[in-house]
Amino acid sequence: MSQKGDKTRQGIREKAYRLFAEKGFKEVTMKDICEATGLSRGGLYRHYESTEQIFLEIVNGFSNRQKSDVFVKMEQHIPAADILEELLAKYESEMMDCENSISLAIYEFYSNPTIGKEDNSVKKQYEISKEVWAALINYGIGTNEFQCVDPEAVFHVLVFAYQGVRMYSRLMKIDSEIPVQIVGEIKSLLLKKD
Amino acid sequence: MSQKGDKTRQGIREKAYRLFAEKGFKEVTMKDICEATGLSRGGLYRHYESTEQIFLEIVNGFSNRQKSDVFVKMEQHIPAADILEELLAKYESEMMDCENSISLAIYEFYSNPTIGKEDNSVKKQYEISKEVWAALINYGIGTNEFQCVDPEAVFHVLVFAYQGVRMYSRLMKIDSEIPVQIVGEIKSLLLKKD
DNA sequence: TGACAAAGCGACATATATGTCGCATAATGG
DNA sequence: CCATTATGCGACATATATGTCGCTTTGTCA
Repeated sequence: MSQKGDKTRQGIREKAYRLFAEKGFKEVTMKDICEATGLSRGGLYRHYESTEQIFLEIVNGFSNRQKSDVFVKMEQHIPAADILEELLAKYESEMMDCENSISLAIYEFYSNPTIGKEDNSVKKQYEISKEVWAALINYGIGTNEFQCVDPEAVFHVLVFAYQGVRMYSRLMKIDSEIPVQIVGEIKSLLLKKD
Repeated sequence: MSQKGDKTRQGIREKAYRLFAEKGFKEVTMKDICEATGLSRGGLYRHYESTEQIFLEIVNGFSNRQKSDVFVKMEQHIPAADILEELLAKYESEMMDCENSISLAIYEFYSNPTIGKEDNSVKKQYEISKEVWAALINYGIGTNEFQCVDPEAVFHVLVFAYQGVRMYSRLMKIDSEIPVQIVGEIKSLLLKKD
C-alpha cells in the first residue's frame, strides 16, 4: 500500500528543504518545488496542497528526530560531554549545509502575520528543543560532568545568541570567529574545570 | 522647486518603513504601499519604481543619521557612558517600535539571492555601524571611562547576539530577560568598575 | 494670472502564481 | 493478468502583482 507515494513525498520534502533554507519561506513557490523535484503541477498538488503544508511537515520532522537522538544516547549512558559535542556539531553542520539556514525561514514563517498565525508547530518545536537541552544539561549535572547552571538560560544563549550571530555574520559576509567563540563559551559555561 | 514631491516621498518612506518592519521585505507590495499612503498606483510609480528602491533609500537613510548623532555628541564632549546609554536605548526602542523589527527585513533583503545581489548598501550600513561603535568605544577608552576592549568584538556581540536574541525571543513569544541581561553584560564589559 | 511643469489618477496589458479537473499511466493485490 | 486504485500529467480558470500610458489636477514661477 502506497510505497511510491511515501517516497515521492520524502523527495518533495528533501528538495523543498533546500529551497526553503536557501531562499526563505515566502520565496519558494509550488512551481519552484515542481522544478526541483521534476514533478508537474498536478503531480505535486496530488501530495501537498501548499508550500505551508510542506514546510510544516519538514519542521515537525526534524525536531522530533533531534529529541529521540539525544534521549537514546542518554539511555545508553554516553557521557554528557560527548552528547553535547555532537549536538553542537549538528547545529554547526546544519548552518554550514546551505547558503542560508532553515532557521531564518522558520522565523520568517512564524513572524509573518498572514501565515501560520493559529499554527503552533514552531512553538512546539521550541518547547521540544528546550526540553532536549534541559534533559541533557540535567543529565550532565547528574553525572557530575556539568556545572550547576540554569538549563533554560544555557538554551537561550545557545539557540538565540548563537543563531543570531551565525545569521548576521553570514549576512555581512564576515568570516567571524564569534560563533566559534560562543560555542567555546557555552562549553566552558557547562563543563567542569578539572 | 518640487517641495510637494519631497514631502510625498518622505511619507512613502515612513509608511513603507512600518510595512517592511511588520511584514518583512518580500511581503510588501507596491499595492500595499499605495493603500498605506493613500496614493494610486500611478502616483506611487511616479516617485519610486520598485519596493527595492524604497527599501534601500530607507536603509541608507538611518545608518547615516546614527553616524552623525554619535559623532556630534562626541564633539560636544558628552560622557561616553551617556552616549552608550542612548545608543542602546535607541536599539531597544527600535526593536519595540514595531511588532517585528526592520533588522529582519534587512537580513531577508540581503540574503535573498534574487535581489540586491550586486548592491552593497547593507554591507555599507554594517561598515558605518561598526565605525560608529569603534569610535565610541575608543573615545570612552580615551576618557578613561571604558576598559580596554576590542571594539570590533563588542560590536559583534551587540549587533549580532543581541539582535539574534531579540528576534528569537519574539519569534517564540517569550518575555525573555535575556536581551536585558545582554545589555547589562555589554555595559559591564565596557564600563570600568569603580 | 496664465503657462508650464510636477504630481496624481485609474484603466490596461503583461507576467506569474495558485488551485482544479479530466484524462493518461503506473503500481498493487487478489 | 486484470481490475482497481494510486500517481502523474498539462491545460485551464482564477487571482494577484507589476509596470505603462494618456489624461486630469495641482503646484510653481515668471
